[in-house]
Amino acid sequence: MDLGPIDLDITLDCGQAFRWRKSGDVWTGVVKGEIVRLAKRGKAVDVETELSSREIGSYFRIDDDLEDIGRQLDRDSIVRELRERFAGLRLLRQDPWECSASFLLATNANVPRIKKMIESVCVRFGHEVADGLYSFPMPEDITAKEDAAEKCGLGYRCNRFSDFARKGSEGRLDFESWKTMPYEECVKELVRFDGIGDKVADCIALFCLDHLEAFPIDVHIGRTLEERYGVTGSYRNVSRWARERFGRYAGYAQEYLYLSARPRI
DNA sequence: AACCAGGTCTCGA
DNA sequence: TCGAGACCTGGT
Repeated sequence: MDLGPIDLDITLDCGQAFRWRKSGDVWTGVVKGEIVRLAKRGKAVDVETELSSREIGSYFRIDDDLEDIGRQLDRDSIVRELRERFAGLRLLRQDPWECSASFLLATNANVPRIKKMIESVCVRFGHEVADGLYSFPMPEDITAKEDAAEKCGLGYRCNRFSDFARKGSEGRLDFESWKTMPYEECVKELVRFDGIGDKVADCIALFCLDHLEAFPIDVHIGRTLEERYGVTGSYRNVSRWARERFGRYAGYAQEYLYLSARPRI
């Protein structure tokens, strides 16, 4: 399948999605409850899945105008350089429920631990779609097992996670409307939930709600912006600065900067 | 063994 | 609106 220019290693292991695993040269993941196996074959990608090519295309955002994105990002010389260094990075359009619940857990913990917490949740609440491979549970799967979340090693995130799942099962997570409304309003809605602050709201807006101007600022990005651009201040001020500097695709710029700033794993 | 991690919450100024 | 402290737990 032709997904356009894409580097699977960078795209699937850059911190936007936590559940893709590589074995040999094959990436395996679960999308919409279905197994997806990917391998690079020349310029194309070998895709093995029950999902339609339309669904796969949506997940990999093949509808994005990469030329326009490149033009916008290259106005900044630092990002232009990173775009060459990390050529083939693509943002994903993830499932809103899985993405938001995952980033709810991704607070004040390093990536290995975040992956472990999410995996634990999948094993305990999800469905085994293949040997040892589990789907991310739906809200109902989580609310159905009272107190089971306490055994997932989530720490103080446990109650937030359970509450968020309950909201989901009650149909009170209106992702479609958050996609439609402007970025600022979307974030304003998201931060009302316990456990979702400025940064997590931006991650959700960017990685699953199509708000490409969202610019999540974690500790690494914060340091990078200070070192390379001399920018400091409150989250909202720095965030505004970033959106003005990098434009309507600021989220892509953020991901390049994150790749260069994160500790080597 | 400390320090830190893709932060958020609460509270006081 | 902003900054300071506390905070589960595990990785390095």
